[in-house]
Amino acid sequence: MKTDQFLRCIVDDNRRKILKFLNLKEKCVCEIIKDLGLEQSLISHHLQKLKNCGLVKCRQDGKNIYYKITDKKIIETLEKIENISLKLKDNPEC
Amino acid sequence: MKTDQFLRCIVDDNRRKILKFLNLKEKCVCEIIKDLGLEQSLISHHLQKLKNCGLVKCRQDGKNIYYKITDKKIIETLEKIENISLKLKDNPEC
DNA sequence: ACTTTATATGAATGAATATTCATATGAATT
DNA sequence: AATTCATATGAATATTCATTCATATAAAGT
Repeated sequence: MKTDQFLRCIVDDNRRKILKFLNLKEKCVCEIIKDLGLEQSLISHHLQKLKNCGLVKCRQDGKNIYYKITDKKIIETLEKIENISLKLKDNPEC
Repeated sequence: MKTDQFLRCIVDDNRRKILKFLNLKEKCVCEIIKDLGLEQSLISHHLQKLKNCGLVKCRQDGKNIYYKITDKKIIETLEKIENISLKLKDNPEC
């Protein structure tokens, strides 16, 4: 269940980009929007999803809302996933 | 790209169950069907996807076809994902 | 109070994906 | 050679999910 939720969260490329951009430093939403170059509402939806799954947390400061990754192991896990992914080769025949 | 393909492959719960059942030992399709208790054609579709992504390979022996995980790091990665998933807690408020 | 800025929300649309169903293939058995 | 057993394939359907669009909220600045 939890695994399912986590994977569904990181399977999306834009959400992974957000996580990588955050990379342990907190960033406000407008910075994320600039970095990814995507529509505001799309970023917002993705942030809500990341938050609901517990991958990021946020903090308000005036008009701005700052997001941050909850656990650095999230980044480590993403890196592990990338490493192994690179080694796999498409396997056509039986 | 590769990461994307890998994640799309393991995001499916049934495919993860297959990988866990295989767990480094090769198994024939009928064993997998018995273990998961799902329709034959569904298992077959999932196996094709796992194969195309390079997560499993197969070998024919008479009528039977045996599937095997291509790299034990796949299992390790799944375990890492499960570990971190368990630690995350749903994060309701800002 | 009005406007602007930063962000969130919800409904509508569209694309990707899992599942089912019917059928095909091909090896082994009779 | 006909039947059975093990597996694959393709089309049809169903479901999940990302994206867009329009709108809401709420803080800050004028």
